[in-house]
Amino acid sequence: MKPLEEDFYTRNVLEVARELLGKYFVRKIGKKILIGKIVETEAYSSNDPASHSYRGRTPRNDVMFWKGGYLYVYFTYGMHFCANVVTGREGIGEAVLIRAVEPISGIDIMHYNRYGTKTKMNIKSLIELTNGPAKFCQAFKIGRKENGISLLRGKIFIVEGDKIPSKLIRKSNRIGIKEGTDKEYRFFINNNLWVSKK
DNA sequence: ACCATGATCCGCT
DNA sequence: GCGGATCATGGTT
Repeated sequence: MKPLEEDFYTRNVLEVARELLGKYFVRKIGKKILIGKIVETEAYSSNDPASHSYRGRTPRNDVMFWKGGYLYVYFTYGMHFCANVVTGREGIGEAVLIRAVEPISGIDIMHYNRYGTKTKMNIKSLIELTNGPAKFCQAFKIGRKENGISLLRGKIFIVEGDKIPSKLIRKSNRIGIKEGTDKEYRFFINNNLWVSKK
């Protein structure tokens, strides 16, 4: 349970996006702990028309321009949050969107965070828990307050996880964007049930 | 006016 | 059970 260090994050966004697959996203809440295995990511680079950083630094996207190792959380569609891992050097403006995780620990809490109940869980609702970027944020209670926090020390961090054989890593175009659709900047674990879309 | 989304509804198989 | 359309809802430009 040792957080990944700064030199993991201060590299090229595409490398980080690919290598985040299989690692564990961890959030400590009091005595409880939430853990999700990262199964789907998207890279947003500088000079990338799909990236929030493309039109320059603003109050909203400022964290994206910090050096690697911070969490960039943004609010969208009037009701959802999405979480990104900032990468590269200070001033660049690139980050990796966490699109989906596989619940590993704290599933009852994730369910409560998503639905406000602790009902019995079947396989379908287990998948619905975290198979999308805003679902993941809701399950892990990530919102405005988490924007700009450091992943190097504190209660939210990422640790080494399952080594994913490169055969099982697939890449594709990114989802839900209108520009930069030519780039294959989405990475996911083949056949994992929590990946948001084939 | 636009959105890096998700839940629901509706018409099909 | 599905795939596609629609809408909810608010910050940003």
